Amino acid sequence: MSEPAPPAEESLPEQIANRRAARERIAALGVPTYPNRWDVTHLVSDVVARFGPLDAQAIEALPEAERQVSVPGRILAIRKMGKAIFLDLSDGRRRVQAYVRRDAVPEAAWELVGHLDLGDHVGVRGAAFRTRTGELSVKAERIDFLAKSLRPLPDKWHGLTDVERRYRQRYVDLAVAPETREVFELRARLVSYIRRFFDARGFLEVETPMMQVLPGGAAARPFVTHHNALDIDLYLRIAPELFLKRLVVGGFTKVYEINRNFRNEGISTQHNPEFTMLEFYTAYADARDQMALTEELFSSAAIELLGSTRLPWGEETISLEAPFRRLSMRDAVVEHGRDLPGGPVAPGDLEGLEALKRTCARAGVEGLERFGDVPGKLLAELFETLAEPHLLQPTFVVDYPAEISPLAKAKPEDPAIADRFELFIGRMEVANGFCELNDPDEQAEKFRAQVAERTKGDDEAMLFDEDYVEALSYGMPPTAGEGIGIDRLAMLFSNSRSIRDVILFPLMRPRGSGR
RNA sequence: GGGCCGUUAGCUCAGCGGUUAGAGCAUCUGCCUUUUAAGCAGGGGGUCCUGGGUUCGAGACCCAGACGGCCCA
Repeated sequence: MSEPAPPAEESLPEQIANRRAARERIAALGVPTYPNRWDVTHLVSDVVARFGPLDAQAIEALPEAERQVSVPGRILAIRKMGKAIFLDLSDGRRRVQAYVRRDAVPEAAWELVGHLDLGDHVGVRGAAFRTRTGELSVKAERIDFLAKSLRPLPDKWHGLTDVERRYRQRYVDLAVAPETREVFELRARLVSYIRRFFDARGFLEVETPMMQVLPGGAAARPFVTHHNALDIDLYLRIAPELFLKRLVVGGFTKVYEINRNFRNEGISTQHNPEFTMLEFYTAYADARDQMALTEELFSSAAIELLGSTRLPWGEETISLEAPFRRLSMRDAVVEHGRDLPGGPVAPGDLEGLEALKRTCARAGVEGLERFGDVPGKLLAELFETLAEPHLLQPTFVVDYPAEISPLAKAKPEDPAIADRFELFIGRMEVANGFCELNDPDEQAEKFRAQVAERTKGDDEAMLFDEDYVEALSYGMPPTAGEGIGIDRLAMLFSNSRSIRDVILFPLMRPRGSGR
């Protein structure tokens, strides 16, 4: 354990001491410094929405009662003009100005205003009007103190540019940066839309275990925890897949779950150890049906949330207009393997173990031994190296090797090819879906092959889940399933280049000592 | 795990081996009744990320470490 952090306030005694003293002076006025409640008629955004469209005369023409507002907010700017003070109030989205005249408020309120600091919460009661410069304002008749900020906020002009602090102290970021709030409001609307989309199509939202005795449903390392009463280790789930399919066995023919997955792996601009996954399962459907549903979901969500299927993505634009391109994994490698040393990749260069190894070497793939002479893994690696970095526009990559798809059913015409796809947008993997393997004997065989891979050193290979095979043995109808990474989808919709910009509190290494 | 970059006042940032480390905002004092990055005058505020080293002298150079960012694995 690290040493307990010293009181961080020692590092900024002057500003904190000033603010504590100001709080004492406010208390001396006889007003509560942390009142329990305050009667709100309008938030700042409401004031802006109500009066923003009106010019000065239009506002003044309103009956007095309609101009009256009781609006709370955090003070983000103070301009003292002698016997008048302007306060910028923020609700995190918008700002409105309060105009406090010495001769228009009670004596105690005027004294209070003199003791306010940037970051304090106050409530202002008064009439909306426009100043002679046209600024929408509230002419204070009363002003109530709601809470003190004992620490200074970031620079009022530059805001919080230190990305580390933005992630570690998201509340500070949110307090001063409306554009940060907008990202998370957009994310919330996206998730809400997804629920409406699936609910409207007869899907049932369910919740399956986050703590699992056997982590399954994906190729990833799990987090381990321990249940004391049962004295067993449990794993935070890496995917809900195997439980959702048990529900399909039970007769829920359309189910979905939106919840957290946990993978004990690296952190990057596209990876957070806990991330949010949508998984949905449709009985009687195959991969083609899921792809069509996905196109409909993405393009309708874009229209609903952004008003367009065209998404700005840095300097580029992504079109979510359906249909999305379909491209086989092999064709993707050929298409994007034209400039390899030794000439472009030919289809024959992807046939057979030795040819694949030679092609990998030409593509600069190192450490071939980690693929354990599995041709499908080599092909997938070539795809990731050569093709994935180019898949800006939505592309369903299809025809995955069956041997790297142990939970998927093969295509009827080719047992070596899984009826599976992954969707790439913005050079990121956004979705992974397939027709679910529902033959319990074949599933058992695939699990055995996975266990063999694991003993050969692949610690991401799956474990044998006997209970799941037993569930399948009761009979699962033909079913297609899919997982969609909500965080990455939120990145696309908000034009965010880092997953940490769409996760409120991304995982950070703990600070060694007090800041 | 590797490479590159960053860490200086509360915030945003300057700082070329050489006085007592600076600016803007914030803060404090004073003035100012429609201002708005308000303005004017004056003041205070520093573990230059940490620990070693080189040097007469280190915020700067060297080594190690911490934390973060980007890229790669």
